Amino acid sequence: MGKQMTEMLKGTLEGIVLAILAGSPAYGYEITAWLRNQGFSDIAEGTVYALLVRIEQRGLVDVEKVPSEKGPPRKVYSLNAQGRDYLEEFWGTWSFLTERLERLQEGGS
Amino acid sequence: MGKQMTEMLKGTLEGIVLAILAGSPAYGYEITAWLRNQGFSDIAEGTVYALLVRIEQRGLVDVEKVPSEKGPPRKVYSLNAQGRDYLEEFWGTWSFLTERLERLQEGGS
DNA sequence: GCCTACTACTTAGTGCTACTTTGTACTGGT
DNA sequence: ACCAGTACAAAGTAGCACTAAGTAGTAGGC
Repeated sequence: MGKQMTEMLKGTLEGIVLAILAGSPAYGYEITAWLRNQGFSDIAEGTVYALLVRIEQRGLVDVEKVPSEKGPPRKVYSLNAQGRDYLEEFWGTWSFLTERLERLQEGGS
Repeated sequence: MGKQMTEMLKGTLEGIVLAILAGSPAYGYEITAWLRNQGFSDIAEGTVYALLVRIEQRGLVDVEKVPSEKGPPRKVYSLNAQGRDYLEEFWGTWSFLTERLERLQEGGS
């Protein structure tokens, strides 16, 4: 992964994962696979798991342990009310940033 | 400034500053004022100066000392060829991110 | 029975970046 | 003399993605 992408993901990866969970509950391995499938080619597994621990500790998600047919039990995360609020705030911050950057990209003054 | 914004600026602020310099040369104090004017309300002065030092050391900008009528001499930064290449790469990375996030925002699975 | 591969999660340590705080220095107004 | 505004610098902090290594469980090949 490029260094630019690594730095740009700081702050946004969290929003991306929350947005995924807003769609439907998911577990770490699944999220990692989804991200890689979407072109975040070399996203580190450890990164996703650490992020999930963080948002759990902040109370943005609910967790449920579900046995798996293959391998250890899965930790399935789902967005709760607080998480949805936080996600909305994220979209607000993101919109703010994209607006400024779009202006700059159009050879803005 | 919100914590979300702080984290999101990591990686993007550099691109923002380079984009500003692509428009026309500028010095630190000027850039800080411009950013605050654009709504990046509480951006720390130290942050901008540190960033400028970084991109100078990476050879993305040329520097010229220009005397000021008020206060110490200004360090005027201008984007050089390498900086322009780097900025283009930044826009590529940025586009990639915005595409994925737009899809996620439209409740996409 | 052993080895590999895949699934699934955990953890210790590193590097980079924005922020905080403090300091330096020059000019102009009162 | 003092203060506000201009302009830059530097040391220390916090947070996040990455690296690397490890732990566990299941299934298939030999």
